[in-house]
Amino acid sequence: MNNLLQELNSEQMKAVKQIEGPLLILAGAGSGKTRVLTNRTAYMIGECGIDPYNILAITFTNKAASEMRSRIDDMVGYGSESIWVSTFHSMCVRILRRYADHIGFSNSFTIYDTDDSKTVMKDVCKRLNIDTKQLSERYFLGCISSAKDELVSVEDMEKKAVYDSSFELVDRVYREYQNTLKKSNAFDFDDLIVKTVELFRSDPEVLENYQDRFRYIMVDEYQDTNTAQFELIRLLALKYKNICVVGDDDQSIYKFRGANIRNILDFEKHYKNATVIKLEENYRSTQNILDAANAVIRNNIGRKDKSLWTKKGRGERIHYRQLESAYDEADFITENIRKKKRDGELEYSDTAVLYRTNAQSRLIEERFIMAGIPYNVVGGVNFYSRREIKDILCYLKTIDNARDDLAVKRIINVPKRGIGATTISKVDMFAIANGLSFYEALKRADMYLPGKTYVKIREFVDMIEGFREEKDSLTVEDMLNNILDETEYIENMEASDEFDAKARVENIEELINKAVAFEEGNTFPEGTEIMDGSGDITEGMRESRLSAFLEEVALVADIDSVSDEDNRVLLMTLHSAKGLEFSDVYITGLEEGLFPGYMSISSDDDSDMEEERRLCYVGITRAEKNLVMTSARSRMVRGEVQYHAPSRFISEIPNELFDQKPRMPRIRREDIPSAGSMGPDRSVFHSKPYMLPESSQKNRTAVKSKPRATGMITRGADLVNTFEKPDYVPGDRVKHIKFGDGTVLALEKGKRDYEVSVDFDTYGVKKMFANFAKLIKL
DNA sequence: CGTACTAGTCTTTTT
DNA sequence: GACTAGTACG
Repeated sequence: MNNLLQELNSEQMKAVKQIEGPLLILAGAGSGKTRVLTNRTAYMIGECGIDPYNILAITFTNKAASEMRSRIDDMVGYGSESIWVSTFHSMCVRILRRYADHIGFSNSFTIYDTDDSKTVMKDVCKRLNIDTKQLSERYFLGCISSAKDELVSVEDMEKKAVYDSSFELVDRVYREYQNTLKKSNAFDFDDLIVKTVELFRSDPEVLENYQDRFRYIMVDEYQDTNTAQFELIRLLALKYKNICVVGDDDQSIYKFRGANIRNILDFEKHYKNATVIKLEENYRSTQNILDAANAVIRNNIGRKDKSLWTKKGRGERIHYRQLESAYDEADFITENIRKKKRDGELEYSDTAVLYRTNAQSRLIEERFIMAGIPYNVVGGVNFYSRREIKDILCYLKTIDNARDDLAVKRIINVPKRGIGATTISKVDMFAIANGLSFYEALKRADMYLPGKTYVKIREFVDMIEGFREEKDSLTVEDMLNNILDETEYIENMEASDEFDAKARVENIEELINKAVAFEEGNTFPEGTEIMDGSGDITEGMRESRLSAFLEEVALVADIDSVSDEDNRVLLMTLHSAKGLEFSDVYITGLEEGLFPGYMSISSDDDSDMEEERRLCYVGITRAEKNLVMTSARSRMVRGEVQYHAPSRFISEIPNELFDQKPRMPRIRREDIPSAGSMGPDRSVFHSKPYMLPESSQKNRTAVKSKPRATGMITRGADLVNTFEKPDYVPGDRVKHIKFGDGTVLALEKGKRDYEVSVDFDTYGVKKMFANFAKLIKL
């Protein structure tokens, strides 16, 4: 215990020992805030005699929670398992599972993800006869989500509509949307927070129960809290005022989802007698990197003044290169990483490539595959939002909560049972007319549907009822297998000979693996359980394993599944990178219009640009030793070529921090380190930037040439017959981005493109268009 | 009722 | 360019 304290600087020490009353820790990037939080927890228990049972620590992601959980476990030992370490969302789920009936819901509610919300909204708009061409579902969902972030209820919205009629329609939609959710016994993501606040406000007894339990509260990433979360914390801390928040206003990057930076800036106003401690010593980065970060963030006004410093030396200078195109940018990064790995300077896992938008990952991935660099992409399409996964999960949801209309409707004809749209709308009408749920209406199908259809529905209902009888005696794994057996889901999918049926089957297998892992308690990569079920808080809840599984699945974030065990380069958005650190960091696409994004440039609200700048600050401060920033003159955005000037953030960094003066008109190939290190067959990389595609395409690989042809110079006339013969012939070994290695069987000229048949080692024979397949000759 | 093709949208970022 | 929803047709 004591020697742990000795590793802290004086400010950190102060923060650790300040236990009673409100405390704001302004923790700059890399200033050791997790160390402070864990030490503080240990200090509370070991030195102050505080019962671990009375401590609550809240984070935003499961990953952050499980990291904190395991570090606290290591340090505290006995009793640490009764500390609540949790995300906002899972904390609220836990509370609602116990008390949702106090606010008119059933405790077995389901959680709707964004897709589900969209489906509901579509329904709502239809019912209210709203022309979604004029005002999209997205628009309404956005309005409702921000209303919830701000704790604006349907009733509040109605009051606003009295003064401003533009709220009228939104209010009607909002009301209908909430009613639909309630009928389905479902909460959307925002509701989890809002409804918990509602519960606390309406039921003082419940609130006090939790206030007494959580006498000591810590909140991480406080700058990202929205008004609803602020209120939730305020209520919980109201009685004892032992509230410690940690954050950095400079790292507030979630305004778009309602984060209110004023929560941290005004902490001292909200909590009288608050102690404020600034942590400015950085233990992560070199001084050059910190100077760059400080120089950028200095351009924001209205921030808490602070400046990062380190005892480390200046370190390496920052690299900035402007490349001709996004392809060159990807090449440049690939070569840099390859060279470093080859020279033994670092492992792949020491490196991260960051970008503003998810779409930017694709080019880099292609180059990484060609170069054989192992990588992982964080984000993009969520595993749980894949069609086959959602299908199967909806079976589980239906079994778990028959009131979840959405889930029932999704699976009633999957796999095909001959129950079509007409039948579904009849059932719907019957349900509405009689105030029943969709599933209940199905059960009474004999009353209003013709015999033939009724039989089909009867079979479906019987199957679900059968599953439901077993639900408490079976593991989630067995239940999944039963569902797959009975519905012949996999057989049906394979029969449909869909392009990627095999990959989908594998996804289902992966889901079963996750279910098994869940049963074993190894829910997250580190093998830690986020929320232990100890203490009286969960008692009496009697949540089934099925519910628990569905709940966990609903609340996972992309970043949660990132493990540092694999030696891979990580590709992710700047947003996802927050909280992580890497020896080498590449920030790509530093272009006006991309980063900062077009929206923030054209916005008349200055704070939009400030948010982009904070995002840049977050990116820079991820780097420990080596920071490489790149931009491209031209890049394909949404199918068209765009030309961008280098980002203003580059010019905000003083020249002397760079290894080369930026803003040079163009970078020549020869200037790029290690371009010459490539093997002879890689001559493709040496193409001159200005060579016309027509003359240089001949020896390119498919991957390279296709995007070039459309990307670089596209004039009307060139569009005719632009497709070229691939550089591989039958018998050649090739690589595909998704299917891996395979052997070319046949190549034939179609009318729009060459068609190629490939026998993939793991996926079997596939026929595809050559230009689309982007096969790489091995 | 199911399938195949077309048109439109998307791209800022996510629990 | 990629995916999705909607429509027309069998």
